[in-house]
Amino acid sequence: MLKELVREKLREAMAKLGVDAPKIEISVPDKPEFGDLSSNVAFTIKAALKSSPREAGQKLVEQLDKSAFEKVEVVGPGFINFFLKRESVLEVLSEVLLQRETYGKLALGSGKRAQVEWVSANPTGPLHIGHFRQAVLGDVISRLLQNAGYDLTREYYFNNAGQQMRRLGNSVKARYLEILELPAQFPEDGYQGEYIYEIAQMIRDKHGSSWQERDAVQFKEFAEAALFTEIKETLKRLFRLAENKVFDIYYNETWLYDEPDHKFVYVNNNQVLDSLRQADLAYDKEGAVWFKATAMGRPDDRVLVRSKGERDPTYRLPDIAYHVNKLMRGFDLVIDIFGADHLDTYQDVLAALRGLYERKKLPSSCNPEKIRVLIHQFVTLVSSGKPVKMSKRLANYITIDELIDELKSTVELDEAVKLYDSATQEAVKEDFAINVARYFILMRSPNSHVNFDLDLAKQQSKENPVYYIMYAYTRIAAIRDKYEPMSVATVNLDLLKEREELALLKKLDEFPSIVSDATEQLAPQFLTTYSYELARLVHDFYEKHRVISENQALTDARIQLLSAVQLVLKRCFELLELKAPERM
RNA sequence: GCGCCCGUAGCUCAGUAGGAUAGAGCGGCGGUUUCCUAAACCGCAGGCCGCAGGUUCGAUUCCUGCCGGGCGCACCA
Repeated sequence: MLKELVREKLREAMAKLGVDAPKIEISVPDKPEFGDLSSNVAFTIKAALKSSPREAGQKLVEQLDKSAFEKVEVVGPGFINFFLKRESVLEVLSEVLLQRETYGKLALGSGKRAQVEWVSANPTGPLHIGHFRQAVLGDVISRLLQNAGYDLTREYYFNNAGQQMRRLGNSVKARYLEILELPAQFPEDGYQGEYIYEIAQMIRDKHGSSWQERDAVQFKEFAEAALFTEIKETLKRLFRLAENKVFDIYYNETWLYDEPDHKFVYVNNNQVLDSLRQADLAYDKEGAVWFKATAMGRPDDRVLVRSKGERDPTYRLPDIAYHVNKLMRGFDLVIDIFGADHLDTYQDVLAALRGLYERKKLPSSCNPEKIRVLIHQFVTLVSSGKPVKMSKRLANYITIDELIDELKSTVELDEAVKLYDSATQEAVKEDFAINVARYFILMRSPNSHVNFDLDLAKQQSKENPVYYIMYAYTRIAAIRDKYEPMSVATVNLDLLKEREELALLKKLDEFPSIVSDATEQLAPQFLTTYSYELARLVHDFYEKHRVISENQALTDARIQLLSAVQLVLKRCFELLELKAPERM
C-alpha cells in the first residue's frame, strides 16, 4: 500500500528527529497539484519540534528518504505533499495481481467471533419496504465482517407467541370462514392485508371446509409457517444466498423462557430478573416489576413485568435476556441493526447490561462494550412525486418483492441478450433489479433519511449509477474476451505511462483502506462510492486509449492493468453482493 | 417537554473520528462516434455546507443555543 509506504518513510524521518506521533494520517488529496498523497503530520509534531508546522514539515522532509518519490513538498500552512515515482505506483499492479481474491481481505477479525442480528420481524406479514433497508444493510455488514476474518453468525430473532400472533390467527380464521361464506366476525384490530385472504385460501385449498371448527391457534400456526416461508424466500432472493445461508440461526424468543414459569425469563439457568434485583436495578411498584433505568442515567424507569393480566413480561425483559444470552455465547463483537423507531428500546437494554456488568452480575467476559448498535433512518417511498403513506395494519404498504418486481419490469435488454432463451433473459432482468435495489439503498449513509423514488429507480435503466458501474466491468470483460493475455512475468508493466493508467493504479491502491474504513465504521456507502469512482476511471481510460493494438507489449501491459481493475471491481461486487454481468 | 437522527447545487444525496480552492448523479446548456459495447466521454452553468456564537493555526466536520424536518418517549413489539 502506498499509504503505508509514505507512513513508513515519515516514521523513519520522525525517528531521526527524535519525535513521534501516535498516528500518522495520510490522505488522498482532491487536487492533483497537492500530490498523490498528503500528510498533515507536521501539525501534530510542531510542538515537539518547537517550530511552526511549516518549519516542522521542512525539517521532516530534510530527513526523509525520498527514493520512492518524484518530489516532496511542504506547502500551505504545513501540509506535506508526496508525488510518487511511477515505479512506486506500478508496484500496486503486481501487488493486486499477486493477492488476487485476497486483495482487500482484512485481519481485523481473524480468530474472533461476531454476530449480526437484523430483520427480526415477527411472522405477521410479508417483509415490506420498511424492512428493506435493514435487510440489505445487515447482509452487507455481515459480508464485510466475514471479509475481515470474523467467524460470523447471521441471526434473526423472532417471537411467535403473544398478542400480535393471536390477532394473526383470528384474522386468518375470519377470512377463511368468509371464503366458505360462513358467518364470520373479522376482529376489530385484525390484519387487513390481502395476504390474509391468500393464506386463508391456501387453507381452503388444502383442507377444504374441514377447518371451520378449528381453533384460531391452528390458523395462527398455519399462517406463521406460510409467512415465514415467504419471508425466507424474499430474503433469499434479496441476499442471493442459498436458503440455509440466509441466516444461521432463527432465534425464537420463547427459547429464553426455558424454565417452567416462563414469566421470569431465564438465561442458562440464570434468572435475569433476579440478577437485576440483586443489582438493585429492579423493584416492585403497584404490582408491577420495574427496571430502575434512571439509576443508569436513562430518563424514565420502565416496567419489566406487568401488573395486569397474566403478569407477563414486557418486551424489555426478554430483550435484556436475549442480549445477556448473546454475550454469554462468547461473541467478540455483537451487532444489532435497528430502525430509528427502536432508539429508546435499545438504550434501555444497553443500560441494563451496563448495570449488570458494572455490578458484577455478568461474567467479566460479557462486557457490553462488545455490542455495537447500528441505527438506520427510514426510507420514504416516493411515487409520482408524493410520499407513499404506509400503514401495516391496513396493509397498504409495498413489499420487498413488489419493489423488486417493479424494478424488474422496466429493465431493457440489449439486443444481444434478447437472443438468449427466456429463462436467461429473466435471470438478467432479475439480476439487474436486485443490483439496483441493493445499490440504491446502500449508497446512502444509514443515518440519513432517504427518499426512494420509485418512478426514478424504474426509469433509470440508462442513467443510473448501477448500470454505469456494471458497464465498466462489462467493457473490460469484452476486451479480455478478445485477447488471451500473457503471463504476468513476461509482461513489461513499465510501458504503463499514461495519466489515466496511473490514476487507475492509484485508485486500486485505495481499495484495502476503503474496505477497512467501511468495516470499522459499518458504512457500506464507502464501497458504493469507491466502486463508482473506479468505474469512472475505467470509462475515462477506455475512451482515451485503445487496449488492443499493434503494439503487442503495450497491449499485454494494459490487459494486465485491466485484469487487476476487474479483480478489484469484482471484490467490490462481492462485498456488496452485486452481480456482475459478462455481457449487458 | 425529553432523547436520537437529519438540514450540503434546482432535485436526490456523498463527504465530516478538524485540514488546503466542498463533490457526485439527475435535471439544464454545448461538444465528441470510420476505432475493443456511446448504457460512454469532455466542457459550461449552478453553493453564505440551516442560522448565530464558541473552541482552534485551521470548523461543513467538535461544543452551545436557535430554526426547520424525521423518529421515538406504553404495563404494544
